[in-house]
Amino acid sequence: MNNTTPPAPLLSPRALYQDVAERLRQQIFARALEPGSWIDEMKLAGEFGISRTPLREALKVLATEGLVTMKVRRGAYVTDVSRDDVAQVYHLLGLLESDAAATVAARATAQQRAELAELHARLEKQVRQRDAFFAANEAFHLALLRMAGNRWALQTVQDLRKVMKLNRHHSLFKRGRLAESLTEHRALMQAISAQDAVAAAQLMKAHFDSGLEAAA
Amino acid sequence: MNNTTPPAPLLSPRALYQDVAERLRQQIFARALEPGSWIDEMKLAGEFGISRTPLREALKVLATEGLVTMKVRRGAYVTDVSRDDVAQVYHLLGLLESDAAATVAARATAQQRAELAELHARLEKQVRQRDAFFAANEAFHLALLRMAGNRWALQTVQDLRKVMKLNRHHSLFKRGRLAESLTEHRALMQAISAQDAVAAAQLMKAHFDSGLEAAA
DNA sequence: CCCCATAATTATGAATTCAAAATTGAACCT
DNA sequence: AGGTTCAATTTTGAATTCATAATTATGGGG
Repeated sequence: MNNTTPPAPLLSPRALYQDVAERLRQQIFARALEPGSWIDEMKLAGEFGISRTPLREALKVLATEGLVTMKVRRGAYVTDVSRDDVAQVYHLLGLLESDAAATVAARATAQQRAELAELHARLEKQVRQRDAFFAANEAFHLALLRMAGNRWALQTVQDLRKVMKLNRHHSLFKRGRLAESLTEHRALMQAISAQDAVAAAQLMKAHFDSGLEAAA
Repeated sequence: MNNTTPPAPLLSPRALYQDVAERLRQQIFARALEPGSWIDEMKLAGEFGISRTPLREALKVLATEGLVTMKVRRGAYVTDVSRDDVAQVYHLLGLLESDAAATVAARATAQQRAELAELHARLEKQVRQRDAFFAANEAFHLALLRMAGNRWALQTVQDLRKVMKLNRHHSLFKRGRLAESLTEHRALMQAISAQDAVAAAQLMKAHFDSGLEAAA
């Protein structure tokens, strides 16, 4: 359409500031904006073809999410996630997702278990392609969270996963970690199939612990 | 310049939009803005003595926190928290805070334990005054979270507690719940003093379960 | 040559202005 | 009376403008 983005469908489903926030997240995850670096409002507004107003609204949203840090009278900076932060976020995700795994193992319907199995199968198929695996992995984890039925937990996990993407040393980027991750997923799927809530929680926790170890 | 508020300390430590966000939260918690109701930007900007720009930034921050819901082309609404939401948030808080309690029981320094004891003592003193008790209770819980040393967990808990304040049927408002809560806190303090992580986690979890029961 | 003071430039924060969508209200018709 | 169309008003969303703080550049002293 054009070289940047299509002029945004005039029947805008979501607000401009949300679109801008999403574009900013993508740029941050893709490292087009580096952690620690200053965000040039005027330059970005120019690139996006918008005024500073909606851009600044988006920046404040990202600041609330923790992706960006606002400094008074000196603008916005991409948050630099420390090694410690990574460990803390892994711990939190392990806590939240293992709880969700227990709930799903205990209460999921047959149809939901089938959906999970389907998502897991997709994961198995995409061991070869890192990006596809990454996406399938995220889809699996978010589906599980959704099935657990706690929308606040889902929201929290989504926010934390965004922060994780800031981390350059993502565990799935490590050699051999991908296959290992798959093995852990298999065990988890078995526990869920067996409706063993305790095992499911334990395996999910272990999954994040070994993910952290790989990332560290 | 403005006829309503004092000209605001010129050595503003935090940005205006954050001040405005905080004032909005207070108004929401105090029910000056009712759940479900439309937020009149022009009226509020007038009351606050500011333009719509920082107000709209603040509203988008609150929307990200979940206190406010933005509807495209029809403005901002105070979020209506359902009974289900309350249960979900209590569950999450129980999960996060019991984990923190375990960590603190296991790893807190003598000085930190003393600080907790001090905060607990303040709680004991203020059984009579509901608002003071409420504040002391929050101070205790947040101190515990801070001691656990996970800043992402702390941030998450703070956000969730904000949402809880939207709930008109807060458990501490129930007759007898205040004394009951105190008893539970005492048991928790003992477990922490004894450095019994498992008991601390269990008691904290129970504390939230009975809080939810009182709220429901 | 470096350091400080000060002027010029740049960027932020916030108010104001403007365009377009949504709502309200009035007039009209059946 | 009730409903329908269309104009007037209100309100949102976003661009623009403006004031001031921060940064950079400049120009002397020491």
